[in-house]
Amino acid sequence: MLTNVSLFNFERMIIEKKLSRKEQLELAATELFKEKGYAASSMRDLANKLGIEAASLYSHIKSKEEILSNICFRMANEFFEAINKIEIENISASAKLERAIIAHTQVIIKNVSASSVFLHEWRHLNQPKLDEFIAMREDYQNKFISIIEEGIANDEFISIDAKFAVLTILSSLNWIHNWYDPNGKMSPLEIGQQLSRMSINGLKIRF
Amino acid sequence: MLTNVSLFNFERMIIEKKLSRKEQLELAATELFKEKGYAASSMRDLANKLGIEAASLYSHIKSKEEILSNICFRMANEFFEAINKIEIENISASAKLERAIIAHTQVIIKNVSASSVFLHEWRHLNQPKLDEFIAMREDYQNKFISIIEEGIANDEFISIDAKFAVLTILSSLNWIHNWYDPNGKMSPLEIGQQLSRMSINGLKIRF
DNA sequence: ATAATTTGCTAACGAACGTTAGCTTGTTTA
DNA sequence: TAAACAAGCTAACGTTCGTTAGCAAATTAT
Repeated sequence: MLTNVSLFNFERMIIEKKLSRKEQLELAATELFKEKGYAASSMRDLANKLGIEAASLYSHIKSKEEILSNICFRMANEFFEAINKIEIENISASAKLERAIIAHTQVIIKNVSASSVFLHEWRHLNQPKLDEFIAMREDYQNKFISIIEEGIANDEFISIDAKFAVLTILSSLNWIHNWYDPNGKMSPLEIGQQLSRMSINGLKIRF
Repeated sequence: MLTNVSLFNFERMIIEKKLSRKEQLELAATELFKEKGYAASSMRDLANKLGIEAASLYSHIKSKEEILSNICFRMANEFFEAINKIEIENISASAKLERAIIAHTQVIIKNVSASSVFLHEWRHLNQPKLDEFIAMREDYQNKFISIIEEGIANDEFISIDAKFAVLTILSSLNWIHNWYDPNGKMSPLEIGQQLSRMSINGLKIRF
């Protein structure tokens, strides 16, 4: 049913011609899952976005959950790569936290839809992927916790429960995908800088 | 199928005996929607939680969406009541923001499951409820924006995009439901105080 | 030129979905 | 005591769901 396929989708498909069909499929799925949520998105919705029949999707994928799983773990790896570069640098806790916040922000902004799916839809993964995902998430948070604990030990930061502080900071960062507008006033770097400024000021000891 | 009903549910039903059957139904739905998400929760799941048949639910409700709608708008009203008390007080912007943050925090902590549904599942509302909900949400945010703009005009706060600041602060608050543990170290009031301290320090001018 | 791969189709499956109709039973109200 | 209501049941409806089987055409690789 070609008439149901929007011009926008055609344009995108042409622009991103280098993408394999499977990649195009996962891109369309990412946008669909972001808009409607995973559970409310049907394979027929997805097929319609691509201008094909639902059954044809299965030439490219094994199951609906496989798509979700690919999106979630690809994003998880992106976040890890970003923080791994920072962890090894020999700088103050404040500087490390600033860079980590900016890096996290950049990953979200570069992948707005995929981040949204990553953040909200992971719970629809089945076992054992679900536990694997949760463990990665915990690892990632622990890297932030270590930075803040270092800052508290250094007297750079106020005495605070580090886990509480991390959850609070990450939750502000993880809201970006809901309001970020590529045509808005703030550039991705400015957003990261403002957020790290607010977060770190919130932690720093006041004289 | 009584064997499928957990002891926990029976206990809860006994403790909250004063609740009408419809209220019990909405309570069970709130927990279910929080755990699995609205779209992934079936009426048969819900019926099973109450130990009755799915068709029996319709003696109490008109539709699945009606349950969601009730949860969302009841919570919206709770948030409004909390902030309306603060708006009219004649205190500094910092003090107003502190009280607003603490009030918001209290509402979430007193209704952890309902807050979770309110924050994540509202998008499954149909029109015209959906637009009505979005408008209320915008109104609520605008009350926070006004407080911060007042603080910027007063030189209490740094010069910052007020909407950006509000979205950042609210997103940290709106994450509480994911980690709050009634048996944890921090009391509801302490959580509110810590969060307002972090948020307001992040906004205040540093000398 | 031929074989293999990619990409799609139609038809259909069994299961699960939200919901309705019509009925029974126990409790409360007039 | 009779009427009204609350709360549940069984049976079933039409629809949508994710997915499979088997086949056809086009493209790519050998």
